[in-house]
Amino acid sequence: MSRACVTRAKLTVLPNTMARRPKKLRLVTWNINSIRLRLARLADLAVALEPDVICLQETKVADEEFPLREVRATGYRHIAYRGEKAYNGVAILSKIPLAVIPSTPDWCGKGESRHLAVDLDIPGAPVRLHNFYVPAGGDVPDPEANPKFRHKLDFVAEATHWFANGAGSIPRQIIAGDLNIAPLPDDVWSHRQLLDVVSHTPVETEALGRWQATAGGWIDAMRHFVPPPEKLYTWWSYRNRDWRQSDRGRRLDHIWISPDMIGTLKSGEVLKDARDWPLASDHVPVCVELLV
DNA sequence: ATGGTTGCATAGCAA
Repeated sequence: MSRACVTRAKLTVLPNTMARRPKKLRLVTWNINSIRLRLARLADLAVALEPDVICLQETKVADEEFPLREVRATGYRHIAYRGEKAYNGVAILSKIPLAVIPSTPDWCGKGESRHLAVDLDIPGAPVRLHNFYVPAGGDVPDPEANPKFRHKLDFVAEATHWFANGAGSIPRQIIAGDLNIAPLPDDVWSHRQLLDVVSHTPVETEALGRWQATAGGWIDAMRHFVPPPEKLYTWWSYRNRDWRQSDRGRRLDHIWISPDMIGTLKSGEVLKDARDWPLASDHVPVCVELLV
């Protein structure tokens, strides 16, 4: 009887008074550019970085065709995906149990698969993870002449309003994905030459800055570890004979954490070597480790 | 200025 009482007392007191040992969360975002074509590269990524959670963009597969069995075989039991035939598509692969957030916006009313949000089941309190694939925006940086650029600006503006008006008030959140904007001068191989190139125009970088300023100011996790003026890229075009020699890269893929998580940042890495993998994606994985 | 490469609706798009 007395023993049971002691046990009960411990159980009620422990969570409130003693520090919980933080859980390691190694998170990767990667534009895989067709998950079915690159299933073997996904296995390479699992071995190279041993992520706990992987956010994928451009899976390019309808949900009925999603290679669930093959992805499970890479070691990820908890899988959420939202796709469409041939274009777009996002997925979250996790070793940590997750719950999909069912009611996310239909961005720009287009019914596209560009956002997936989940709550990761972390002891203490959940971590809400958003996986985004922002529209690339086409070639002409003029919203009047190019509807794809208009769509990109509208998408970023909608996301800004969503996080500014409620969604940003939730604690312990992460935004990861291919945001298709290189915000800083040192996020591109030539700031001057890319000022009128879609992905680095002032209208885009300023819009991204307004998004990043929501929720009290999202922290750019990779730039926490690799601050400017060091160059940092996550994408190199296929249209170069030798991507490493020309090195005309851009940092399009990002991991942001809500400001309450600043103390969780442990390390960050861009897996540049993945650009040399056989049948490589034009994007490489970005990895951040947090202690949550 | 143009073209360069890749993936999928395998034919033009989108990136």
